[in-house]
Amino acid sequence: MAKKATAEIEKNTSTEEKIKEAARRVFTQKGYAATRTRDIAEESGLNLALINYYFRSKEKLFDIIIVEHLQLFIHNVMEIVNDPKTTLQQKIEILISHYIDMLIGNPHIPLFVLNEINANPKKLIAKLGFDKVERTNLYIIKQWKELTAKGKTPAINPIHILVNVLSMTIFPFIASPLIRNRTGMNMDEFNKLMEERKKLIPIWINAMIIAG
Amino acid sequence: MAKKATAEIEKNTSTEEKIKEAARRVFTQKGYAATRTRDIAEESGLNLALINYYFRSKEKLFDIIIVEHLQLFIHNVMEIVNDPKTTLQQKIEILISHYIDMLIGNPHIPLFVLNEINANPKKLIAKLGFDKVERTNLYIIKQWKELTAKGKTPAINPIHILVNVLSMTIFPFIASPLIRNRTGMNMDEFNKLMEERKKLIPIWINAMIIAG
DNA sequence: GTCTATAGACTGATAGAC
DNA sequence: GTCTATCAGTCTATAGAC
Repeated sequence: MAKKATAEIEKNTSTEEKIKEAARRVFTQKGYAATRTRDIAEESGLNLALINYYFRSKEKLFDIIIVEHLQLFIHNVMEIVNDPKTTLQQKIEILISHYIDMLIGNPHIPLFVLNEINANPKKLIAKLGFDKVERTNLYIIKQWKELTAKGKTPAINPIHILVNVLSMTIFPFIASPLIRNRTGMNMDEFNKLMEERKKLIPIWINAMIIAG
Repeated sequence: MAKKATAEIEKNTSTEEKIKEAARRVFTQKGYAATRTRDIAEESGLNLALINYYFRSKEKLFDIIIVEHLQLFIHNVMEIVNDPKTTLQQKIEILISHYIDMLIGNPHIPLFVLNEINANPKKLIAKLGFDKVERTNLYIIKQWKELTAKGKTPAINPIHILVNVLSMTIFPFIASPLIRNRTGMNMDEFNKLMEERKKLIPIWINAMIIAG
């Protein structure tokens, strides 16, 4: 326990970790192409040569950062969506709440990730893994099928529902500068509006499912 | 009339226009930072020096392209939203249909625009103009107030509704590579799914307004 | 491991021939 | 107007001192 704590302190103060943290900040905010290795060196307060000493190249360092983000962005979701202990409604609530918390803390992540996927789809989508078997066996799919089998809901394509959950949760953060400018909100007011959506989006999704 | 047609043909085949069209394609797909002036020269089939001859610098050419996109993205919407001849419901339907058609034809525009706004908010948001007076006098705001005054709908913040319309319409295109990969859809199947949403999103928005 | 100095390649922009 | 050739600056990456 004491050993682990020491290891964590070391991890957070080691040169390698300092570079990674600086790289995370700079890459996430400016994207791969607009980031210079000099920016990362400055941000970390360390020397330019150390980046190549520890990570061999700008691209290799970038790959480490983006894979971390992809996991934050995708794999956490898969865990929630594949949990047999929660109901369908609960899954949606947890997913939205989880994402909004994460996005208030790291508002630049989705635009960064989606932009880099767009710039290099083959490379980055390959890093997602996940085969078809795993996908169709998700517990949430089973729960959705049970719901529609009961005839209580119209047979709407569940992809639309999933897309809507992600859209309404993530998009406001992507368009945040635009929304804040058009409405005259500051960042605090914007974040409060996003907090409201934790409760509202599940209600809206419910209404949508009933409406078809 | 004949003169105008000639002018249009000239416009589309002139060197200046060729460069602009090439720049539009390359900038929109790769973003400002990742685009080299040499890429634009290759894409246009013309010489590198001509870019500076006609547009002085990479940045000045970029500014022309992004302002075009910003107008496509924002100002068209304002016209729809400020039309006294359509009902609130119709405005929402027209807005969504208009956007989805545009996005099927130009799927890279929103990610490009939002990314560049994020990279340079001061510069690009200034180019949007639009003051507070114009914003609060929009016809759609008036119609919304009439609707809520009748007591038929709960007093939900209309910003949430607007954000939801834009989210559900635009976000799927931003996440398109990811959605297509996760679901195994190809581009045609994806576009058909987006066509479906022209009818579905207005229904969902209605259900949301009623649900609160 | 960390630094300085610099190599080597690439970028935006321009001079000058045609 | 359009081209070739090239400059001046910047970039990533590395060699070599400490």
